[in-house]
Amino acid sequence: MSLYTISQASAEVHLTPYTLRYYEKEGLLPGVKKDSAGRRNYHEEDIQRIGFIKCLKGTGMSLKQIKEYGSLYAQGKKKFEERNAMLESHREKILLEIKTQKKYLKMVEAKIEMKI
Amino acid sequence: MSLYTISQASAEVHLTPYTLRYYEKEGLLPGVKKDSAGRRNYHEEDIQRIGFIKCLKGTGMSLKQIKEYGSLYAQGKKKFEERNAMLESHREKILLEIKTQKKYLKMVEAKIEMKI
DNA sequence: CCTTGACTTAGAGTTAGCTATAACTGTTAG
DNA sequence: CTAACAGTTATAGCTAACTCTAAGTCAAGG
Repeated sequence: MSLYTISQASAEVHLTPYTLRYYEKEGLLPGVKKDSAGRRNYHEEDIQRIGFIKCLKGTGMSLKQIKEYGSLYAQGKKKFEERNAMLESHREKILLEIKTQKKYLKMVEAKIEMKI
Repeated sequence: MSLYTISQASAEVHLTPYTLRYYEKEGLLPGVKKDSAGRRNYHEEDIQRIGFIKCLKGTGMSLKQIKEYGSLYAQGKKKFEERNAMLESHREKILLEIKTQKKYLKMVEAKIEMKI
């Protein structure tokens, strides 16, 4: 069961130790274990979770919403519907965003093509 | 030659009057004309320009860089190369971003499909 | 034993990008 | 004429998401 120190986890997920502590303080990473000296030990599942946080954040979800999602997740299957609805609506948001990005891409390309 | 008051321009481009003034103060919208009473008159070309600013901003360019781009634009064809290089590299950034968004989309969809 | 270095905490500081307030001015409808 | 309205400026305040500092702890190497 591989464990990571904060700096190893940091390297793994490409977030600074500052950010990892911040996420934890904000309640996005509940249940990170600590050793006898009080130092964080990130487990494989913490790393996975951070990966999904990055995915949600990278697609424009706020930390506040991500925290909400995590809290629904923690409440197990009784909150499954609510949690899934959140993901479904986020999915729509991503699709829309990709569409917008493509539109903007065309605008930039048109400007490049103008050559003036 | 249609003119827009700040609130008309605001409605047209979906940005608040606060934001329009802010952009101007930050140097993103040089040369906005004013009437005899000192009120802004947005011309069609200002509206166009705001449209492109929204495109650049919407694809992750900072206001600072957008300002830089505008300043190169203002210097005419002698800065054409530099300006176009900026757009080309921004184009790459957008392409990468779309790719990332698609990857994240798959992650979210996988999570939805898991149904747990 | 002592230093080094990676960690801990609480809390302050930073940045980007707005967003709002206060005090004021010019235009227009009644 | 005057009240309401839409605009003006300068400046302050706000939020999100970090990012850093200070002061301290602990384990390991020389």
